[in-house]
Amino acid sequence: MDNNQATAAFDALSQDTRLRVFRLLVEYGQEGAPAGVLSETLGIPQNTLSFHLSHMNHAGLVQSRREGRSIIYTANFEFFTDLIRYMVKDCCRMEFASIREDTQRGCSVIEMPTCCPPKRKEKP
Amino acid sequence: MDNNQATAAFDALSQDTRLRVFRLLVEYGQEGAPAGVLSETLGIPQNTLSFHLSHMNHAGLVQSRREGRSIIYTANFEFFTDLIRYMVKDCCRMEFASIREDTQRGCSVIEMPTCCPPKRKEKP
DNA sequence: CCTATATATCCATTATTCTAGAAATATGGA
DNA sequence: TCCATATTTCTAGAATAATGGATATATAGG
Repeated sequence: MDNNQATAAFDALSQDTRLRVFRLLVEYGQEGAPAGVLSETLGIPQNTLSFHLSHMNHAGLVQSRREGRSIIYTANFEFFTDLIRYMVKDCCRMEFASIREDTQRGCSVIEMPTCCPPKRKEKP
Repeated sequence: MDNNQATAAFDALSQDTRLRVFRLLVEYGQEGAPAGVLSETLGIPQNTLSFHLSHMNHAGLVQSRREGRSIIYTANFEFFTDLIRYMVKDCCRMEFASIREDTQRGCSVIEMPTCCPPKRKEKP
């Protein structure tokens, strides 16, 4: 994940309609949902939604496949978690969010202190 | 963190200049840096940068304080990690990113499988 | 081949965002 | 008080994004 991919990803999530679409797709999981269902569920004209879906698809946030007459959209979870990794690694500090790879368990582990963040050093 | 705060946060990170500003502020940590230093470091006119800083400040991503004639900007790490929490909790699925609070150690722990995500159920 | 359905593309309009020059505001020091 | 410095606010033009009606494309079924 480089800076350009990241800005594109943030852009894809930076608009109310698109965030709603993504969150809805998350509910549908890997099965995904056809464009028409999303359009109907969210009450957004199909061509407007198509515009946003193509925007999100281009950014990498969603994927699509044809099934008969329908185009099924799915959230790209791998991309989304890569974005989270990028945020921790490249947009934060160890004191506030650290990441390590647990190869045993095959997962990334992020830790974020919940309270008492390190205080700024006081002037003497 | 609600959806509106989230879209505002994503919006604040969705533009090249602003992402660069944020990442630069991350380097300066809690001390922060004056607007002029950011402007000079990034080679962006000070009024243009001021526009972006105010945008980011309004979204909650950065904070500012006056010190003499300078306005010192700092990354809002608490807000940023809240955004990450929101992404895991409200924009993802357990299979791909899970979060739990480790009260003993006073931190949130996020786990994200790195490989072999659960396959979509096959049609029989 | 014809029709209905599902979705994308084209297009024009409107709305929003970005940019930077010019002016205004706030502070510190002589 | 006057001046220099640091930054914001005002302003307008340019660029980009969002919206939805009309049309085009792809597919399934008769």
